[in-house]
Amino acid sequence: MSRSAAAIREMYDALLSRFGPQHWWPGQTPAEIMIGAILTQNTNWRNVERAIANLRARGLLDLARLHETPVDVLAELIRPAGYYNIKARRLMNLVDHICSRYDCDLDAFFGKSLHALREELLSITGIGPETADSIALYAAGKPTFVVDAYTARILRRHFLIDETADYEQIKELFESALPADVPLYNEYHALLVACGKDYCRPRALCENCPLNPFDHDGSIR
DNA sequence: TGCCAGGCCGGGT
DNA sequence: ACCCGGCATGGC
Repeated sequence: MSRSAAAIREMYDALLSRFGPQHWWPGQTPAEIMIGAILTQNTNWRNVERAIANLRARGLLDLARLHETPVDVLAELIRPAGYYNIKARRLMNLVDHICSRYDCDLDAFFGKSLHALREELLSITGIGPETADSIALYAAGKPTFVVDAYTARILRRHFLIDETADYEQIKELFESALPADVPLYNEYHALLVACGKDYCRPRALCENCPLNPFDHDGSIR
């Protein structure tokens, strides 16, 4: 048993005690969650909420409706989320995939193994590992751990991974330390984001980090 | 006022 | 197999 695996389990309890349940993902339907997962790429969630509100007001939190929308119209609607041209294209890539191959039926799209779904998502241009895992976990309800920039930074600063650890290695650390449980993966990722927003920014940190005694040295990495 | 935000792609080496 | 510039708005 690695020291990191034990720390991963202890850290969950520490985060839950400090921050409480996060009730993620902040979106009501699988379609809305998928859309949010693309819109939030390297973007503040507050800006994403504006974009989603625009889509909701037009009834476009719906794959079939979205599929009929011109990509330049979509781009204007999601403008507040930033990178709006490229994100409009990425959204349409996903919607085109689901509507052309699964008749816009999300249950049909999700009705396969986690591995198969993950690979299929990754084959779509604009969906990388974090977005694929967010969709698989929060929209499809499959047990895959989501790794984001906060997760990597928090683990680095607590010496639980080395500098060069990549996405798959970090994901594997969590999944080998924890049971494959959807509510647990859901809550853990959300707690890491909550902690990261408050304490583990790129250069403002980390004095009141609640993860002591996991022994970070306050250095900026 | 810069710095930052729940990444990912494509071209160059 | 890496490395890096580009993508863009809005809040603090």
